[in-house]
Amino acid sequence: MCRCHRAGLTRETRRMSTEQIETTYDAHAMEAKWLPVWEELQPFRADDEAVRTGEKQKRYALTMFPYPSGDLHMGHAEVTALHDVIARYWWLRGFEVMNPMGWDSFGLPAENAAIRNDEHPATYTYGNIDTQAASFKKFGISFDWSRRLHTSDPEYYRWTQWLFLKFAERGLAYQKYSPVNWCPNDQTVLANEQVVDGRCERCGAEVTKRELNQWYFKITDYAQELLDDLDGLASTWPDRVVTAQRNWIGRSEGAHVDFTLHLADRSDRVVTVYTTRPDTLYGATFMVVAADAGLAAEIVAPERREAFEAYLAQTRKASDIDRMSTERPKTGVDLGVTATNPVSGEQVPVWASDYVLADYGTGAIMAVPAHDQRDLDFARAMGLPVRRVIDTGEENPETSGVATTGDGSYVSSGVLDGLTDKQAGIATIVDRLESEGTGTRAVNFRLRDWLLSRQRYWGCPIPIIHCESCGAVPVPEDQLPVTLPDMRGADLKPKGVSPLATATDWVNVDCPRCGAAAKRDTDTMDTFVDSSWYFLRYCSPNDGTQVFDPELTNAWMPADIYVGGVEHAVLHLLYARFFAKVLADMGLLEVREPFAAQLNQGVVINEGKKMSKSLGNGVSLGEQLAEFGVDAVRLTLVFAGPPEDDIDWADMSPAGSLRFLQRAWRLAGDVTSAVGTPADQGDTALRKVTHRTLHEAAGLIESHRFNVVVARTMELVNATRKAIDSGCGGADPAVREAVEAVAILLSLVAPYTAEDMWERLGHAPTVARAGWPEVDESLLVEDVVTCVVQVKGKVRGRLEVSPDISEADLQAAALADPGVQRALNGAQVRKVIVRAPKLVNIVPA
RNA sequence: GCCCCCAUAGCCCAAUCGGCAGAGGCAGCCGACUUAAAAUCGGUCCAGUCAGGGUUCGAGUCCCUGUGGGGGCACCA
Repeated sequence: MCRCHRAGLTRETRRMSTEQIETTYDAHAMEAKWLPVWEELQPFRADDEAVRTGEKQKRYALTMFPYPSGDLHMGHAEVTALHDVIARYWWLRGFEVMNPMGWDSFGLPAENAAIRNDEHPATYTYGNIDTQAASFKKFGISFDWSRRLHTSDPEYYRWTQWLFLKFAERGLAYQKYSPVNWCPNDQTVLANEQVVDGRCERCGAEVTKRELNQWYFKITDYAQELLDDLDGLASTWPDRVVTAQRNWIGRSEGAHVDFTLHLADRSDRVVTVYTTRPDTLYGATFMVVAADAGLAAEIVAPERREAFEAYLAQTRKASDIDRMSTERPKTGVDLGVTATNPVSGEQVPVWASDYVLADYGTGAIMAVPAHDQRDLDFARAMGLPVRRVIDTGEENPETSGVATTGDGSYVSSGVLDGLTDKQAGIATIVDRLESEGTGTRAVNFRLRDWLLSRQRYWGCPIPIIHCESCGAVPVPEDQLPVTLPDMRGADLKPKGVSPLATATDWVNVDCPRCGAAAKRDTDTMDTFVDSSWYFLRYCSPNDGTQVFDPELTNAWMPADIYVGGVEHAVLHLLYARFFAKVLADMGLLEVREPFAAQLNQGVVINEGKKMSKSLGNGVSLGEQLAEFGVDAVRLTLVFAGPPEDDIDWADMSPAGSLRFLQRAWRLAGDVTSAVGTPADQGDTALRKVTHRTLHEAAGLIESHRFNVVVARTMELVNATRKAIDSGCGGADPAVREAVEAVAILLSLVAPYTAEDMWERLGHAPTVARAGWPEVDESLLVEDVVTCVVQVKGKVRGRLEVSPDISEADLQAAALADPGVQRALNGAQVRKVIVRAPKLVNIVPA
């Protein structure tokens, strides 16, 4: 089918006279007509003053800013179309709305493109940004473009660096020399979060380990608060995001228990283990320390050292993908030392294994093989003893090979014997440990500190200078930003060190403290640092003197809605929450939670599958826009279903959306009453539909059921059409009222069509700022309602009654209904349930 | 393995509190307009809510079990 035909751009249209054009819907002509008008009017520029002074109530509509990879695609279209419904609704409701847009413009793809094309990463980055910005404008999203920012601009990353230094001052940024995830393909370290199933999240290569000196943010200091504050978000954030964050933080309660190790040189050393089951302490038949934790190498007996070193070397070689296989048999090595169990006094052997993680808990565990499957597997592999201390009535784990973790009665457990309750068991044993000074209650988190160093060029330089005598010295604030040296093409090829290390003129500087020759830190920051505070910068994007203007930021924050992909459920959202809390502690921010509510859109798929180049099933946004126009595509995305559901484009009908828009648009041409005609004397039936629709739409938008708003608008269009053709006629003022309501409702989703209707109705632009029509409450009440009369739950009659009928009257009327009498067939009435005015249910004896 | 979410017509989806299962759209079918077709307009068919059990006067909605699908965590002691 001819594309221009579908979008209403027929050959006939082009030949028509001006007069005729006005009766033909032409999506592309409307886009060309209205875009420059909006550019001129700037109707969505947020007024800081009105909000700062409290003159107007604010709403902050935030959508996750994109990475500039090529042009916009269906996913961008969906998220912004949904988001725009909310932002435009708030404007109509009279709020001062801030709806900013920017770009998360540091990152690896630009660097890879620069190497490929022998150019500067900025070329790719800013070229794509310009393309996307133009597309967003054409897509009619109500962004306030005066707040546009890019994280790769020195004016922005200057403040990213400043924040890093403030975090360091507070002890929240620190260096650690430790094994890190290393992607051999991208030649860079990866955060734990970027490792998925042992592979690099980006390129899929198997991740290995490397020892590097890295910067970390101490997010673990905020683990408890990050967890606790989720409770307050549970009602306005999607369940799965809250759950994912809880899982990620991974709080567990247990105890620290001290075991005394007896080393080969006859010295003793206390090692603390973390356990969630201190009540099983009597069943601890050996100890295991993480092979790579340092402790193992320190305590290993001389005659076991060779075997240990061999094992450690083998462990280090194994990639995470091997380590994470659950089927993998347990391996380990006896360290040749013993430890004393603090409650039983028993001597138990100490082993090293890779199944104990160095960076969780204390890196050492007490092994209770009878009641922990991992320990049992290890014990059976190594021939270590198994002792049951809780009798659950199941087969003894020693013979079954299945550890029991349920409740039962304690056996062989000293003071615990006879108890059957796990909580009581834990309390009893911990009390004893605490009184004897050999243990304490303890809480542990799965959450690790945030590794932020990256050995890449296209990122925010870490503002630190390494001096031999002074150590890591912060770059003085007045020397910020530390800008990136000019590097391009082959300069950026991965060499195992950061590309910045090869920029000698840039690297070699004098130490700001002692003046001696020193070197800049050559790593750049994880781009999640850039995106952890951009929503704060939007509030005063051009302030050259401070990270943000606290007064303005506190006036706008928190974001009242944050719309974006669920793929950021953990990382970005957790980091941004962390930043907000630190900034609050710094006294710069009043709120401790940055995003009051959240909406996660689904993804756009095609024919049941994710769109991808390899599958060849991609749907081009550009082609869809050319074929159906902006409004029809936006309407399709919003109408498809609940915002959080995935959209299968193959199930959608943009042609149907276009047809509806044309129907709605044509209504405007049938209104013959003058602009400003009051609707009071208009047709009541139509007015009721209009007012009920507006009333309902408001609630539906607030609960994010945008697809239903569209359906209600369709009903209103249908009712108006009927009124014009076979009812009160186009001259009735109720018709004008209805069509104006349609234009206003449509402006949320189909701004071009709505604007054109608004003009045809005799108004000046823009409909987007026309205001939400006042709903006449008296038109919401029905004068007659249909009451259903049931007998034993089955409908046996209907009554037309007044909405304020009394229960007694309704019951009488219901019992008198002939259909009901027939159904009762003379039976005695046992009970009558009356729900005036809608339902009566009669229960016969 | 543990935790969370979902399942309504051929398809996409509605159904504030437990109260007539159907608002809207797509597709289909019939009709009007047309020489004809497209477009447009009007009309219309279609499920008893994944399965089984429970609570209730009454269950798509609440509870339990199972099936199917989606997601999170996973050698985290």
